[in-house]
Amino acid sequence: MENPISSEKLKLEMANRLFFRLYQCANMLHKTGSRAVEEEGLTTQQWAVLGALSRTEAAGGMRIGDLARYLMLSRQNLSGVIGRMERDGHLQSALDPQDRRSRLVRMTPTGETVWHTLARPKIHAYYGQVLADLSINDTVHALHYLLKILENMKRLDVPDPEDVAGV
Amino acid sequence: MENPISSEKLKLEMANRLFFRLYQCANMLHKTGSRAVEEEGLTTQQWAVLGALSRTEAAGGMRIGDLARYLMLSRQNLSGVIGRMERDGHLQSALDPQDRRSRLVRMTPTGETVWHTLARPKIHAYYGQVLADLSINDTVHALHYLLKILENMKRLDVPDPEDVAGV
DNA sequence: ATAAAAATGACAATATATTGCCTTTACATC
DNA sequence: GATGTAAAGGCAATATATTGTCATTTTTAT
Repeated sequence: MENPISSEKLKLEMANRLFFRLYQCANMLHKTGSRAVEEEGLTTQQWAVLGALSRTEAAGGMRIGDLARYLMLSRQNLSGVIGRMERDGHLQSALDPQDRRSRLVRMTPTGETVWHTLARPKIHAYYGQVLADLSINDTVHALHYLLKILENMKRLDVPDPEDVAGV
Repeated sequence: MENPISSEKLKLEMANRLFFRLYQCANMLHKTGSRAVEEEGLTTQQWAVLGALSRTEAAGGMRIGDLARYLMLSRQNLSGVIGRMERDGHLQSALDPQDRRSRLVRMTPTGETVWHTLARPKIHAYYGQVLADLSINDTVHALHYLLKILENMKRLDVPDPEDVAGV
């Protein structure tokens, strides 16, 4: 009874809508997220950096390359963001004694205060507003789909995993 | 039996994860999406513009402001993107005879060819790869959650809807 | 030991994104 | 018809983002 052709067309149509909404979501996340923490002089990206550095795993500081991999950004991009955050006094970096190529980036005491005291409460309020009509169950399901999409995109992103294998 | 405090903490933790993944998805969408159409000299943003202009509703061309609202971007940003696409011969714009403030943007014949013949097939292949392990049902559900999040963000974005009402 | 390879981050060029400010045009009201 | 408000879009400043290229340092292979 099923028509495989129209089923393919339906799948394409749904994919189109999904990516369009994901694209809009990306734009709105940056816009409204930055607005939520603009009084602290932060942006959505800087909030992501502070969130990463405030984890216990990052207690000793993080290298730019590791931070870039964690946030799924290029080193070059992150380098600029971190430079601005050092300029603003939120971050500091020191040479890694183990590896003189690397710089270990961490929050300054000022950065810690701004993050924990000022930014975090506003971010939690922002979460509440954006996820207002989503139950915990909804959130978990949405998270699940984003993770799947992310994994597939990450697979696409790999430049040449085992290219040398045959040579 | 339920502990409302830990339930709140759980909700916060899930919100944190969801927004982190959404942030990563935004980065990866721009990176892998642009890579999917780089041979055509396009980017994820330009693909979104061509997608919008190829709709039957946009047959007569679109104004920059309307296109910006549709894509949820600022006019100023879109103005730059459109300028580059005009430079590359994909778009052309003409003055709106009805309103001399406006410019009506539309695809050139070259742009139509690039879009329909070259870019679209690659985009469909990209959809297939990113949504490989998602059923149509999964896609519809994911779309549903993105729409809810998007609506709430849009509500936050409104600058001053009816501010003058009381004055 | 030494030479090739890989990792780390800097610099430059380009494409998105934002806000703020400005000119031109349209409309609404008196 | 004059005038004030609002809408359309350009220009500038700044913050993200990418790739490409480079020097330095580490690691790996010989």
